[in-house]
Amino acid sequence: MSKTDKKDTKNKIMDLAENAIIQGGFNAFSFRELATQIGIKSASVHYHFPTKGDLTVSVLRRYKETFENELPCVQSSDASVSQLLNGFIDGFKRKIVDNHNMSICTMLTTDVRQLPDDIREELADFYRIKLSWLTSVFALETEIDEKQAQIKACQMLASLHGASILVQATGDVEKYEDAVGYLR
Amino acid sequence: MSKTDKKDTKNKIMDLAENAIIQGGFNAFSFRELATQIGIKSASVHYHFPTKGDLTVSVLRRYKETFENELPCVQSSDASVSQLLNGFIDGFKRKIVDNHNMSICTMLTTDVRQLPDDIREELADFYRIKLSWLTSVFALETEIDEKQAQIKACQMLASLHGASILVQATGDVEKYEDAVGYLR
DNA sequence: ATATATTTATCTATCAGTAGGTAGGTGAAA
DNA sequence: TTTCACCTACCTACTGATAGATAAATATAT
Repeated sequence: MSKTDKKDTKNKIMDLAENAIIQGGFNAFSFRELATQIGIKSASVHYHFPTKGDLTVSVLRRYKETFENELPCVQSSDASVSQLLNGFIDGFKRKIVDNHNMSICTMLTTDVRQLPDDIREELADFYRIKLSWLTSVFALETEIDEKQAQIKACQMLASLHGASILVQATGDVEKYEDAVGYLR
Repeated sequence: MSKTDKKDTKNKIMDLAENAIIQGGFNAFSFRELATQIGIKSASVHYHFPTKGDLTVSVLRRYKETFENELPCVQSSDASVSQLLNGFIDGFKRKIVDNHNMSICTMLTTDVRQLPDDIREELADFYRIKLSWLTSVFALETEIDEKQAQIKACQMLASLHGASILVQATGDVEKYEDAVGYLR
């Protein structure tokens, strides 16, 4: 098989794993399941990703990179603060409401106690990235100091994650806007 | 064995299951584990709770009842709105920050796709209870209409759940107050 | 250009461990 | 004598992981 095939299989595995994590967390997929869905054997999945932890770390890293790349640069962007924030809120909404899914971060966070250390670090780092981006956006407002910007970032990120839980638990998608509307 | 023993065992099983759910969700405990911790065999756990779903429903129901009983009655209470709300925020904080745990609701919500229907209903009902209590508290404020009270309830419940996720993922307990402080 | 060596991506087969669940038995208490 | 609370013993299904074989692709040496 050629190198492109390898990349295909590897990415397919990661795609399926990511989807499974989003739907049920770390325990929601097995190497056998992923293998069957692709049409290979579970041992071949282990060839690409030695352990389940390795696979999850790769998925998380890939997701994080895509996420970071899609995030507008606060300094160079000419968008207003409210445009930047609304973009963030809408991006989250797409996953939760439109795709009826949860954030990969939320899902892994509730599994955090059973996760290998490297996943935990990767996860904590992801939250750091989100918080620092939001903080830098809030800091654009002239009358706000650094600490206040940090607090607003925490507040907003919590509201978004909490809103997704409300939607998922009640099945009522309108609760998303009810919960986060005040931020707009 | 006497009837009190039965109740003891049954409650012990539920205590352990509840604790396990809080720490890792529906997949974080097994009948074998619970049995070993108590000092009986897994088959005996099945005697008290035929299936894992039954056990989880019982745990959730018991928790919900305790929760409801501890919740001050909005009509008969002479506490102010802010006292009632701060009590709610502090109750949540005790679990998240002091006990370093997650809410049983948050944990089961991320497992919602793999849960039997009866647990899902029980869970949705729990959120309904919380939201309607919060709504009735916000409704005490004279200048607020019903719909606005509902929205504020959603907003607050989301903030609390989201704050717990932030704390759990980053390990930084200060993020709790950062995220929910604005509600006080 | 041919022969040889190595790497890649997969396979089969298997492991030890754990899961939820069940059938049927036992001793003690009501 | 029936009910209760437990037991032993087992089942089927699945988990993550490993060992070793294999065919094809690729790289290297002659």
